[in-house]
Amino acid sequence: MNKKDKVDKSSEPCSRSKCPVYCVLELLGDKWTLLLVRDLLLGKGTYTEFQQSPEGIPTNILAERLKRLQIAEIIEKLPYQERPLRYRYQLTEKGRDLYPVLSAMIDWGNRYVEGTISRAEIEALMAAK
Amino acid sequence: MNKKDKVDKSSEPCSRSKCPVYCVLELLGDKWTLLLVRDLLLGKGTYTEFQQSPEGIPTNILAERLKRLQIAEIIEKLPYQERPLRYRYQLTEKGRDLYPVLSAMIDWGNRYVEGTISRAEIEALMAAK
DNA sequence: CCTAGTTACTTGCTATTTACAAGTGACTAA
DNA sequence: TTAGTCACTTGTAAATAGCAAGTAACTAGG
Repeated sequence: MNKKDKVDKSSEPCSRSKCPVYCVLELLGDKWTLLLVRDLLLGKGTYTEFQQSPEGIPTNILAERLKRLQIAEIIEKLPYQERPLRYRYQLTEKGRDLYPVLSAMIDWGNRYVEGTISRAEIEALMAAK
Repeated sequence: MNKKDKVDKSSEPCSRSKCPVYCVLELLGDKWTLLLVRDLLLGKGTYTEFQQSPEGIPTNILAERLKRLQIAEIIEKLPYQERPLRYRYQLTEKGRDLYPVLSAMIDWGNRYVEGTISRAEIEALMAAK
């Protein structure tokens, strides 16, 4: 049996159960994806801006995650200038609707992980952009 | 420089930033960890029960995640019978406080991932146990 | 006492993914 | 013509995931 014929059920989204938690984790359950959503909510949008976030995402992973998020229609890539032509990524409505997930993480993190910067500070950053 | 002397900053929790989103993702940002929290919220608690969830977590990963969650004090292991002595895992307050994160994922999943089972059905399961 | 069954893991091995460094191609401004 | 920036891509080693099989502790039944 060659690779082409092989159908790996487990690589299809939501193949293992119809639980929304599982389906969301299949799509977003890793260390970097929701961090990009965070950056986008904070007003970042270019490849370089994502790269410069303090956590230091590896660039190959950044590129791959941006592709996945576009395919999932959580972000879209739009030109924002010509000469030179440049694009920026931005959240779709589907992407912006992830805010409650991030918000719940912020609350939990602030309560249980000592030293994390507060929701108030984060919201100030969001308002600033 | 041998292994013992090497201090890998990136393996220390929250080493890269003090953003609560990042710190939470370092702890829980993978495909399986929050799924275990879901099972615990649904009233499951033994190793076998976790194994039997429809997503089919590999047993070595299950054992490792249970250890990590205990170390993070998100769950605790308590005896629930003698002869034979058996333990069950349960959420601490810190663990139960993850519910809003899961809840936000359920809402997003129900809205954007077609075919996912509804919040109402999940809450019925939670009430049942 | 012996055997079979249950529970909760552990081990071995392969495959996939991650992380980091370095390189590339398109473009532009000097 | 050259140097610089931006947005990636590639190579490779290390870490992690996934799967199957094995093991240890116990116990109930014959």
